[in-house]
Parts: sequence; C-alpha cells; structure tokens
Amino acid sequence: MSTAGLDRRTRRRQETIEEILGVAIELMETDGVAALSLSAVARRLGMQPPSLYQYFPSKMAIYDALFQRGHELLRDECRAAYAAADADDPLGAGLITATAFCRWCLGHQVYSQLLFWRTVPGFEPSPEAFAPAIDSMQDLRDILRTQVDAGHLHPDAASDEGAALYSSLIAGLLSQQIANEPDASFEDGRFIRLLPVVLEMFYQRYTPNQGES
Amino acid sequence: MSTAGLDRRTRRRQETIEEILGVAIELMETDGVAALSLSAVARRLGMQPPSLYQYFPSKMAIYDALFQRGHELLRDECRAAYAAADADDPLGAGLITATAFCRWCLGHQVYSQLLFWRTVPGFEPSPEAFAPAIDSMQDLRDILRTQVDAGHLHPDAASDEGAALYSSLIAGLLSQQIANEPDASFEDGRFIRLLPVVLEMFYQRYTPNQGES
DNA sequence: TTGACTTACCTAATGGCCTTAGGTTTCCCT
DNA sequence: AGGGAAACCTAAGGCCATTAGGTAAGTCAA
Repeated sequence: MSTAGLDRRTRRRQETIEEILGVAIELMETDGVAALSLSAVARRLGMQPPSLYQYFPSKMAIYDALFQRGHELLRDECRAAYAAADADDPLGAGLITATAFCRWCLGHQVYSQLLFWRTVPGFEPSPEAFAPAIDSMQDLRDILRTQVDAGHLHPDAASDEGAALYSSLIAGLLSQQIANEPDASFEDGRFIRLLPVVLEMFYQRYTPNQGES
Repeated sequence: MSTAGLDRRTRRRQETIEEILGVAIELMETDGVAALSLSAVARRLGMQPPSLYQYFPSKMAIYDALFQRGHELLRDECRAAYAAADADDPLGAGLITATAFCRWCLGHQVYSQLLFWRTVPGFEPSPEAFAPAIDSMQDLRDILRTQVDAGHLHPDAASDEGAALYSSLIAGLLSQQIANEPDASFEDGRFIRLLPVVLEMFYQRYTPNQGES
C-alpha cells in the first residue's frame, strides 16, 4: 500500500492539472486565446487564483503545456489517419492525412491559434513543448518522401522547399478560413473547401520526371 | 481669424491622435499586438492614462483606428505599385502588386497581425474601418478580371473561388513566414521566397481555355 | 475686454489582473 | 502517532482599463 497512496495523490494531482488545462481551453474558446485569465480559471474550479501556482509556475507555463498538448494531439490525430489509410495508395493517404489535419485545426481553433500563429504576447514555447511539432514536420517529410519513392512525385517535393510549400498551402487555407469564416464547416468553408484543389496544384507542380519538366 | 484658431486647435488635436497611433504601433512592435497598454502609451507621451480618453473612447477604438489605417496604407501601397506597373503586361503587373503586398506585410507585421488574423480578444473592426479592406478585395478581383479579359487566365480565376484561392496562397506564405521566420528578408524568407512559385501554380491552374481542360 | 464655453489636461478611485509571501489544514506514509 | 509534504488559503504589491470629477488655459461672441 505504500506506493498506492502516493499514486493516488499524484493521480489526483494529474487530474487537477488536466482540469486546469481543460478549463483554460474552454475559456479561451469564449474569450480569446490571449485573454486567458488565471483568475477566471480559478473561479471556475472553485479555487483562489494563487492556488493554481501549485500546478503551474506561471500563466505562460499553462500556454506552454497547451502548446505541447495541442501538438501531441494533432500529431497523433494525423498519424492515426495515415495509419488507417490504404498503404498502397500513397496519394490517397496523403489526402486523408491532410484532411484529418485540417479538420482537427478547424475543430480546435484555439489550439490552432496557439500552435501556428504566435499570437500570445510574451509566449515562447519551450524546446520540450516544441518537440511534437518537430515530429509532425518530420512526419510530413516522411509522407512526401514515400510518395516520391513511389514515383508519384518529383524528388524535389521532398526537399525543404517542397515541405515549405506544402505547409504554406495548407496554412493559407486554414488561416483564411479561421480568420474570415470561423464557423463554417469543413465541407462548406469558402477556403478550406479548396484543400483538394491546392493539393492537386502541389502534385501538378511536382509531377514526376517521366513527363516534361 | 475665428476659423483659423479653430483650425489650429483641430490640427493640434489631429497631430496628437497621430502621435498616439504611432506610439501604439511602436509598442506593439516590441511587446506584441495584444499586449498594447494605454498606460504605456500615455507614459511615452508624457500624459496620464485617462487623458487618452480625450482622443479615443476605449482601447478597442485605438485598435479600430489602426485597423482602418493599416488597410488604407496597404491598399494605397498596392494601388501605387499596380499603377506604376506596365499596363500592357497584366501578368507582370499582378506579380508586382502581389510583391508589393507581401513586402508591406513583412515590413509591417504588427499591422498584418491586426488586419488578417483576428487575434486581439474582443476586437471587432467597425464597418467604417473595414471599408478599405473591401476596397482591397475588390482591387484584387479587378486585377484578376483584367487578366482574364486579356486572355491570360481562365474566366474561373475571377470567380469567388479564384479570389479565395489567390488570397489563400498568399496568406499561407505570409502566415508561415511571419510565424516561423519573422526576421527574414523578403528575398531570403524560406516561405515568402515561394511567392513566384505559388503565383505560377495559380496561373497554371487557371490556364485559359485554348489548351486542354 | 470680458464672461461663457470648450478643450486638454489632471487626480482620485474602482475593480480587474498576475504574482509572491507566508500561513493553515488535510492527507499520507513510516 | 507523529513528521512532513501537499493543497489550499489570505494578504498584499504592482500592474492594467476605465469612470468621475476637477482645474487651468485657450477660444469666441458680446
């Protein structure tokens, strides 16, 4: 029983941390990402504001934890989508993964703002929180490389430029959609609807070499 | 002399307003857009914070004025670039205008954040402040239409979808560049460097009909 | 020139925020 | 059962935006 008690306590603690992060996300959804208020979080949890400092050393630490958690969630979401896709159809798998990515971002706009637009004054993600973002970028590179190796894309698509271009195309749709029409669904959004279009443009640009240059 | 005195007074007043807006931009450049502090503005102007309320009814009104001013500056910048371009080369003029647009945004990242990413909690631009943004959108439509009429683009390029796609392509480069590599120059930026690439992709997609569909 | 009015500032104050300091209670483990 | 840590608390300092109300100077009409 010696470890059981300790476990229970740390488990409670972990629960509280999750609760704090959950409430923080909720509040940001209604008030705006940069308007997060520790006092409001504490109020909703029935605590006094200083008590939160038992769990996070500062407000920025909460942003940091959410940054990390968001990137982990998004990364895992994309990996799951990619894993579930038909491995013999790299192009289709790519589209499915991109779709999963965009869907998640549209469904978690608060996270998106935190992850992709550095918009909270004074917040700089820690290296640790940044790690899953690097994972995701690497995953993208791997997917592009797989498609190149399968002969569906010109080798340049897997270069730095290809990855930058691919991510910019998607970032553009998402940022326009979220900024101008945040309530539209994935299917109806004036901008996000163009996801297949921009992907097709990408594949067009990086047509493998058997055609003309 | 009755109007001269009044003029002088209103001129002084206008100068103060400009001064406030200028200081606000400066402070946002160092502290972040959402971190603007009226107290800091007043401090830098040698005023007490409540005195600012002689000029703006609230902090949001300052954001609103800057939103409008930013869109006016950007609109005029693009119009000047377009007017200076060779009218007999619609494609070249389009590239020049897009370049001017991106250069301005990179050189005025604070404005960009305010204009394109609705990131300040509680700020909603007034219809008046929004007007020049509509101008800019219309200018883009006009440019696309000119290129269509000149036979350089498929008519679909001037549709809602074409404009949404065009703006998303550019917004993607800008948002990635500003979020991930804000200090890079227009020439060196990993993302913004791809401006000619994405424009070429756009013209590729909307090749006029004499080719195949 | 004088009196009324407006403008441009001010101080004081309210109520919010983040954060630190330091205390108390409750829980857990030995 | 008692030592110690964890989880909370209150109090307080120093920011912030905003409102209320005052004062002094500039402007205008008579």
